[in-house]
Amino acid sequence: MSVTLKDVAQAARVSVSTASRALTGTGLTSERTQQRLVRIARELGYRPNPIARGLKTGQSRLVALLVHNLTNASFQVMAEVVQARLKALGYQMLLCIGGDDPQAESDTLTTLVDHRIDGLIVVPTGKNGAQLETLSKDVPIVCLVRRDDATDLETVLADDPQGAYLGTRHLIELGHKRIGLIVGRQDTTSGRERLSGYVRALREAGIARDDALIHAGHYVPETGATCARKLLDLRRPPSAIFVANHEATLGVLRVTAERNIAIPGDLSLLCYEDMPWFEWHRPAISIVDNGARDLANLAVDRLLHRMDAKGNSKGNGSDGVREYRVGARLIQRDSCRRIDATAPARSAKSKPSSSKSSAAKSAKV
Amino acid sequence: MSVTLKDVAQAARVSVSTASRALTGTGLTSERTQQRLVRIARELGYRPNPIARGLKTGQSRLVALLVHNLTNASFQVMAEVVQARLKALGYQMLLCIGGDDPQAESDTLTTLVDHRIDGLIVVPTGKNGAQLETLSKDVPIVCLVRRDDATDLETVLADDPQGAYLGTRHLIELGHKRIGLIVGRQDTTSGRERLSGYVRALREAGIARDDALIHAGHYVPETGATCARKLLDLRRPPSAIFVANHEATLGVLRVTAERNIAIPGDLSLLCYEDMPWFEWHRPAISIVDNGARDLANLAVDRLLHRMDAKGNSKGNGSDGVREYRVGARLIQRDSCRRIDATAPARSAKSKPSSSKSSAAKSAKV
DNA sequence: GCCATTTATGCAAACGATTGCATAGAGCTT
DNA sequence: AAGCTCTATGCAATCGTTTGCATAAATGGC
Repeated sequence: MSVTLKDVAQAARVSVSTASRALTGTGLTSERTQQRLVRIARELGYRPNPIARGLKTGQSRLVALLVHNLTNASFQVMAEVVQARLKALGYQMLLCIGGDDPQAESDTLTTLVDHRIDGLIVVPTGKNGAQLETLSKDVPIVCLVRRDDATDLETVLADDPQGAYLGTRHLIELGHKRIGLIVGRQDTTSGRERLSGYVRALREAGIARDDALIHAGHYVPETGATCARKLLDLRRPPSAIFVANHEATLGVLRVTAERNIAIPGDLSLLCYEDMPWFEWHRPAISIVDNGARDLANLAVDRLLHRMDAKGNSKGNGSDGVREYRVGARLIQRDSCRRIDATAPARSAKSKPSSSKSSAAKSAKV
Repeated sequence: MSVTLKDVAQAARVSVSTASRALTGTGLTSERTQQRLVRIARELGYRPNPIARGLKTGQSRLVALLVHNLTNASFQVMAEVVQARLKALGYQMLLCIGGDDPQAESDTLTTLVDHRIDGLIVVPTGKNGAQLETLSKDVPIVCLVRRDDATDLETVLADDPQGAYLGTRHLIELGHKRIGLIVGRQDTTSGRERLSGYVRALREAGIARDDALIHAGHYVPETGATCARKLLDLRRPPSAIFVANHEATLGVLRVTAERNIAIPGDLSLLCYEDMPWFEWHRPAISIVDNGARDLANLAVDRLLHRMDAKGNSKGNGSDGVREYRVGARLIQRDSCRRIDATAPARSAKSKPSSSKSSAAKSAKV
């Protein structure tokens, strides 16, 4: 069907091996035949067959990205970044969707390795550590966004403690003392880490932690709605809510709309992770950007490094670092407002906050 | 490294060919050796090498999906659907992102064919018709969402004329007579078709078309905002706006928020295509669902059909149909309201509408 | 100008599967 | 029991590359 190396060799009246060497650039070929072959190959429209090549070399020029879904905005940009980077290097991306399901993840991993992928970037479910560990002997693997504690695979993570800290501190600096937190389940790393950042910021500002203000749940809109209701129903509701996940934000927004709570007038809202419509929303929603682009780029860097190392068989490409943290940053839009320490908003009974009046200190930062 | 067919054959003390036949099920093998080999293969953890198999059979068990981006919600669900369907059939999906760029599309197509993909579902840019046409001789191709007029490839399309008609009629039935339309560029099929559905619904209801109410532009938020402003600045602004694209909806919502226009109190809003947050938004946004799921499923069906036909070499799998239309449907939520024909909303000078008073007729439908 | 060295080429064996063809038995018929 | 068919197996070629090894050609040193 298509033109093969043999055809090119015949046309040039050389052997297939010479043709191969000339076109791949490897090995010894005279300048002249080299150029002649390149020309002839071009004229004939020769395109190497990656399958045949792969059979011999054990490589496929395929790199897989395994994420949980595509509805998550972070995964979308990661997929786009990874695809773009890989494509520029002549790799094709195999995008797989695992749905955060260990069984699906396991199956997919098997298939991918069958296909002799050259590398893998995976957002692990955390339940297939052993398998990942085994596979990593055959193919370079980098974990993304989540760590699989059962492995010591190289992992690129968002700096969730810092992100949550940054966001919380921002709210504190705006004068908020009662800050509601809607966070992920505490059996996930990100859930725990975001809580810890929040707690640290409070502690630094000398604000006592109030567990009534902290709610955890799955990263879905329903959680956001439920937790928001609980927070707003408090005898002394928070003046700001930090939603540590973008899906949950949907639920929070619905509740505030239902109850006619003005943002940021009655309530400041800060959100973790960006969504494309956040800046179009009125008010535009301030966020802590988890740096999805940077995460993806770094993961690709690390993967390429390992793939390279493997190719040259200089070790496994580990540079001794197991965990990379990508910094989060605050993007201020219009959903958080400075509040006057003396006039708490919407609180039924406005007895003085229990915090140690660190408002002045933090406000001037 | 991994266990090959040869290993299995040796362990079972048969030839490689027997092993192959037993495991693939093809050809003649005695019941006993067949089962024995299956057992041994399982024990040894044998997994066929798709690359080696592909070299011989010319197949790869890879099917590519080429879309413009992943930020578009429709493409997201399509990608998820295609992935899920293919996976169940033992195929891996190669997801490629072309960015609606002809050059990128062309490059990607070449690479994909090099990789001997077994099938391709593509949202064409419309600029690489010749290439697609050529490729379709080697590999089954189905176009999705957009038609490439330079080809006669089988194409699965949304029924945009019907969808736009449905949406417009819904608004008319609610009593609206001045319905603004924000639609895609008129040099795209979808832009033209959505306009035509709108026009037909008006005509049927005996409402005169008013070009001041019709605005076209790119499918981006900015367009939505600009067009919304133009519409709302009219001397007699529309009582409803039909936004024929979800990206543009962002812009419209921003403008209505800025101007403090209540939805659906002051203005009814109907949108084309769904986004995950539409139902969480307050008011929940009514939409015309373009049927992304159905589109993707049908595209997969057709592709499989063609792949099957090719495998059995019974023609090219064309069933004579070149174009499939997937019906749109209306999903009513809370952003459209019935208006009283006698009291036009927010219009400065409320002279009677120019329509031939078909309100009664359409309202009772 | 001859031998040693380098450089360029070709031959043929891989890679791991599939598959047409040949053949060795098993089972039947007569 | 001979002849026949039919089934189960093995042999070997093949898919399109890459690559180790052998060899031919070219170069250089003396």
